[in-house]
Amino acid sequence: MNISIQVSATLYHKDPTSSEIGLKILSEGIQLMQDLGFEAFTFKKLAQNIQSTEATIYRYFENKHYFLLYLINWYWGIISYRLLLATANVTDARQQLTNSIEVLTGLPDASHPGYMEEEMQLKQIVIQESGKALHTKMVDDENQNGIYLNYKSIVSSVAELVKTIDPSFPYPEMLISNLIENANHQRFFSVHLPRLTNTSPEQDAVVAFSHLIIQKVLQS
Amino acid sequence: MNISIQVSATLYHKDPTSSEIGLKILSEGIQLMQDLGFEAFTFKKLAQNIQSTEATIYRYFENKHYFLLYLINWYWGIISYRLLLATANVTDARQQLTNSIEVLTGLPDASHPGYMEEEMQLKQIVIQESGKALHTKMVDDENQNGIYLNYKSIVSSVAELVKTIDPSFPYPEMLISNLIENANHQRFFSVHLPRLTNTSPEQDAVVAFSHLIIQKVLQS
DNA sequence: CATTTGTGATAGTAATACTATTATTTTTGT
DNA sequence: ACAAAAATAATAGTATTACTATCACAAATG
Repeated sequence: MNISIQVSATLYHKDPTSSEIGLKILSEGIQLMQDLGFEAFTFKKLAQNIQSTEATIYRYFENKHYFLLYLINWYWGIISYRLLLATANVTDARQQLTNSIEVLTGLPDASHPGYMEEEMQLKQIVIQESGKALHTKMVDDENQNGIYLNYKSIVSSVAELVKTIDPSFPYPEMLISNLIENANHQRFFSVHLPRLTNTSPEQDAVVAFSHLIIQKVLQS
Repeated sequence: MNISIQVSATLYHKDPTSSEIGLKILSEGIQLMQDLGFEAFTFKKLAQNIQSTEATIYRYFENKHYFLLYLINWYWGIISYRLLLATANVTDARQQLTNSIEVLTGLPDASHPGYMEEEMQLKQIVIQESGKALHTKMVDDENQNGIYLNYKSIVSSVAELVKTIDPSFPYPEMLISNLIENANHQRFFSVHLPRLTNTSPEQDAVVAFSHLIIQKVLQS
């Protein structure tokens, strides 16, 4: 039984989950994006990997930029779902926030509720490439097309928890978007520029840092 | 009287500050990078803008990726210098940290000491494009070549202040690199995705947020 | 004044990011 | 089971990009 994750339909021409070859584009595409990185990734190479042609892939995705946006959107869709599970049946707002921070800043783990196969790889792609997806001259158009709704609604709903806990705190959205972005940054630093951080792949400190900030900054 | 800002020599073939045309490459290049964004920026277009040829620009810079790295490095060189000025003759570590946070997360202003013409434009480029410079398959090589030394030494020296003020705080580097990155992110959000933040171009809250975090998190 | 060095002009190449065409296969509705 | 519609594979082609190479000329340098 599969849970379907919402990905904005403006991101594709033809739904890749609706066909065999579409699913192959996704699974091989994730792999190739990770292996090559966004700049070296091409539809031609992907087509060779799935024994198909460029033209076929272009029928699903407008270009590789949209393909990346699709993957990132998918990731945030998974996180949305996991947030839902992590806060359901929890009445205390503090506890809801704690659980949410765990989901947003922690590492994927097959044991947690709502885990999906692709989450690990997608997270790697988000860490490595999401800056390139966002920081484009097209952001404003894409935002208008609702492409960042998944992400914005995550920030918005967790910020609501912050407001409930401490209505006097003046920067709820900033706090949450910061913690989310920071988690990804620090994980990147930990691998490539370890002197910029105090976390490491062996001993993860990102979640602890995030909890600490929340705890110190919010009064309740 | 000009203060010379250090930019790592591994970033260029020929020092662009050593000739008329090199300086034109820099000044017009900054402008064009801002106008077009990294992906649409090409050496051909830049060559046309300065009435020269691609070949000439390639004699200064290996490619546009290195050109961007050069600009970012230049920016951090300016910030390094401003940090120096902002902490000189200040004896109290707390005050030094406060001043440093101001420099790192505040907006360029012609009135502050050490201000340079290019700072404003360079900061815009850092906000928009620095993710693309860093999140590359070449980070590790570039790091080995000392390309991030400016940035790393900034984080390191400000983190030292944190350690002086609160030796028990376990994440000094993470705290500082977070505040630096966050400032740029939030400024990007404020323009393009305002619902993710609580700052706006009209009413800047980034510095206040940063001070708040420092104040709440460090014990002294 | 001779030599090195930098520049401009021009040409050329491989790869990328697509678009277009057509024949063939697969799916679908009846 | 069969006709019609849709999806795919194969192939070709185009504009742009990111370079590299060559060479003649000008400027700076020692």
